[in-house]
Amino acid sequence: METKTGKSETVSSQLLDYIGKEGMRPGDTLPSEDSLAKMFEVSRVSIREAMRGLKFLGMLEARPRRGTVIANVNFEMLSRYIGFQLACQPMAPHELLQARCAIEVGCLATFQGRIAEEACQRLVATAKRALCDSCSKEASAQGLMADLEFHSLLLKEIGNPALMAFSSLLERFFLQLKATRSLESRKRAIKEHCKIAKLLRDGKGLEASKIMRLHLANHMKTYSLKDSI
Amino acid sequence: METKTGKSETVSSQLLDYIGKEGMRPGDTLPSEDSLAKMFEVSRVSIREAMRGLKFLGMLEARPRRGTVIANVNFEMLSRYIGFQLACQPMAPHELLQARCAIEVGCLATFQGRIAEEACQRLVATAKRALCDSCSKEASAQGLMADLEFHSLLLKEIGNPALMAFSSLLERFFLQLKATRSLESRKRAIKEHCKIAKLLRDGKGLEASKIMRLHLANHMKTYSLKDSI
DNA sequence: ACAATTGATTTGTAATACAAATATAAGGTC
DNA sequence: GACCTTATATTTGTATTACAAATCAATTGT
Repeated sequence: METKTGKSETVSSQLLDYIGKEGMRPGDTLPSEDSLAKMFEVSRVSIREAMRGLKFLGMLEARPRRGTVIANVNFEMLSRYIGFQLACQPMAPHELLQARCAIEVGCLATFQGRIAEEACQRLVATAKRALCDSCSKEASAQGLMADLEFHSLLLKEIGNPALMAFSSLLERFFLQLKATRSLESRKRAIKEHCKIAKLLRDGKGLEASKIMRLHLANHMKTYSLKDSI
Repeated sequence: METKTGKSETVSSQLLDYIGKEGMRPGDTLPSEDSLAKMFEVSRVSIREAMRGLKFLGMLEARPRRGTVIANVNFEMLSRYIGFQLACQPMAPHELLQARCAIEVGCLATFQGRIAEEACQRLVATAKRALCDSCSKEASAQGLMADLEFHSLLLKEIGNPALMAFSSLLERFFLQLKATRSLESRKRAIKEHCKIAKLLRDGKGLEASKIMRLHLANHMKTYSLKDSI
């Protein structure tokens, strides 16, 4: 059972066991690679291979002479690679949209508090910038970027790190969709964005979620049209 | 800019670029490590170090003589390690709950279709099994498992892979919270679960989302109580 | 007393060798 | 001739060694 998993896996587990047993926490530094190699009775290469995976997730951070310290999982890093992999797998655009829609609608619907006046103004400014951009040359590309930025900022203001991570992961895909929308549709979207921002400022998350739901449902039609053709 | 990131990072990126440029998809096999080493003009060790991170995420799967093939991200593996890290540094439970709540409420609210009668029955059965289990000895543990299973199954029936992935990732975290709930609270939860299943069968996703929102809001109170003490 | 330099320690990269696994091909047996 | 066994070659896995790069610590010179 333990030989089948491969040595790197085994060593990784040993490493995690060691960390757990010693009660090490983020910020603490591990013993040197040589020490660990002796301790586990494997070569330094194996230790490094085992560590590399954890470093990749951001769990470990190594710097010469300073040793290897325990850190936090880097969601940014993580989503970058997961995002890439998902990008390889052709995922249906409407599934992505539904996922994004679900996250944002749910986020608004369950948001109990209210955002600050400044936050609201930032959101409105971003929304309107989308309009401004959309009048310029590279209309669709710029407009899409600003649109994404609004949604990203929205989650940021509401402030749930996990949801933000998921959302930023989804964004990767939308950048590949490059849908084109009519100017009219875009204007309406901006108006809705502003409305959502103001509702959040007034602590009316539930109402905001309704608008968002319709807003994204419209959006969804656009994609599904383009997609089904 | 590129030298600062370290060679493994650079090579990882090169590798992903290569995969993307060649249009490789899951199931395809990469060139041998030696070939890649020559191609990128680095040693095989560096190639391996770069690959190890991706293997760790499950993106790559290597077997002697068969080469290294592109696979799908293994969320199980992933969440195992993320879960471990969480054990070191507990994330705020209410943030996790809000994330989960948002995903599920949003998912229900934006779900246009309806689930099959069988699916509904499966959900109800799972929900009721939670009650059955909760009467046994290891009440809270088993009950929690069944509860999670219901939510997991729910997303599966609605059938958005992205949301399922997120949810399964979040589940890992919940398994570590081990909250205890009163029998009464649990009974009510089960009733609500059944109701949600039936509403989905009848194509009333929006109403289901309302119940889910209240359902999880209750849940949230339990946690925040335990947490703030 | 302070600054620069040197030295030592630790991670990062490379080169090499061999072990383990397995697909392909060759050969032998029925 | 068909099928099974064996040999071989290729590819990943692990170990050893060596050196480079970075940086902390102490030593030394001014």
